Amino acid sequence: MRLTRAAEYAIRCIIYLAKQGRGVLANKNDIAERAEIPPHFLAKIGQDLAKAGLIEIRQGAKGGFVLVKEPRDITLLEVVETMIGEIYLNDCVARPSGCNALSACGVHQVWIRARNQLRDTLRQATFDKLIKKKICIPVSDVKNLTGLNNTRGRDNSPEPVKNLP
Amino acid sequence: MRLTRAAEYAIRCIIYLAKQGRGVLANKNDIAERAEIPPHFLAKIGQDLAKAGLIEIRQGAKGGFVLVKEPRDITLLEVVETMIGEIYLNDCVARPSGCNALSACGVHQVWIRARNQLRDTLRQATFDKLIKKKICIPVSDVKNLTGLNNTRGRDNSPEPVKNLP
DNA sequence: TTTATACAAGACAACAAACATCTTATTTAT
DNA sequence: ATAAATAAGATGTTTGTTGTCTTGTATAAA
Ligand code: SF4
Ligand code: SF4
Repeated sequence: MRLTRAAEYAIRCIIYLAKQGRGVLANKNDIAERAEIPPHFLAKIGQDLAKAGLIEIRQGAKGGFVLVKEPRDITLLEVVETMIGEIYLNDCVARPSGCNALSACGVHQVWIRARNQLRDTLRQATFDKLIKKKICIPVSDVKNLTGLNNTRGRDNSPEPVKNLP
Repeated sequence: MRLTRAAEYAIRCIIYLAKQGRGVLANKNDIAERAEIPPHFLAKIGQDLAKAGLIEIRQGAKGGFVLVKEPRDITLLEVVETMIGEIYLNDCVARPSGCNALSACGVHQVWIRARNQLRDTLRQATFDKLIKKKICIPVSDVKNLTGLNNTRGRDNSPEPVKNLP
């Protein structure tokens, strides 16, 4: 499992749409600008999200993206797996045939367990909950968006992870 | 986070050594053969494991790898993170400075939670427990190792994941 | 002391994936 | 008709994975 940029962008896109509410159309370039997503890349991501039934794409003048489902019916897991495929952590979880240990292998069992936990956690995070909290994607109020992830120059600074409680 | 081949190989290597017990020397090529690890690649992996203090490498004739710590003091997390670096799932968990949402972002909090759960699960898996169960890396008995992951020709067959209970 | 054995260290290369961008349609409101 | 907006997919750049290979060093045993 690896969260790609595309997946993070997709989440931001859905957040943006969820804030507006289901059925409300949003211009693609607006989304791209506010959520700091490369516009062309968003086009591709949007197609994936549409194929998965999360959004609907309106073509033509005054077109854009529309959220199809209610935010409370969309889970973080859904969005993430739409973009990066099903999470399985270890290869042998996805294809047990590779190793004949199957359920007998202790390590395998740990991966299964870790995978299920992770997916459950992401499944519990629905977008109605997510948009209630403050979020770094402003939808209409802030014009001067300061803090977005514009780590373009991909710095690999060590910067230790804080272990929040 | 992505479990690489190198990480899976490292786990198998430690499993092999753990089965023999701490302080018992094992020939590198034997490990490579039994655990189905490309020999030269194992050399590289071994160096990482040695740097992390998990094993000791004996050079020269009759050299090889020796487990330094007791199996019960080695966790799956330790081995995995030695090989792939600290697990953080999402970039912004590792570098909160990228996004000024910090603890305010609902999505961020989910990633933090998921990350902690995952790491805890892997930390609880110590190698004394792991080698008690049957495992697909035989150490001394089986000569005809049948079921190892020799998916060399990297098949991308769909083969759906079973949802074990 | 010489030799064969075994690992160290790091360069290098093939391949795949991520991360986009660009071009050429097609669709739709006006 | 025209302009606005997305679709579809070809293409390119960069990074990461998964090794292999070469040269050198340490050690045991003859
Ligand atoms: S040894 Fe266990 S964890 Fe590793 S590939 Fe085989 S079944 Fe999976
Ligand atoms: S929007 Fe939230 S989850 Fe996404 S990068 Fe910013 S802090 Fe992280």
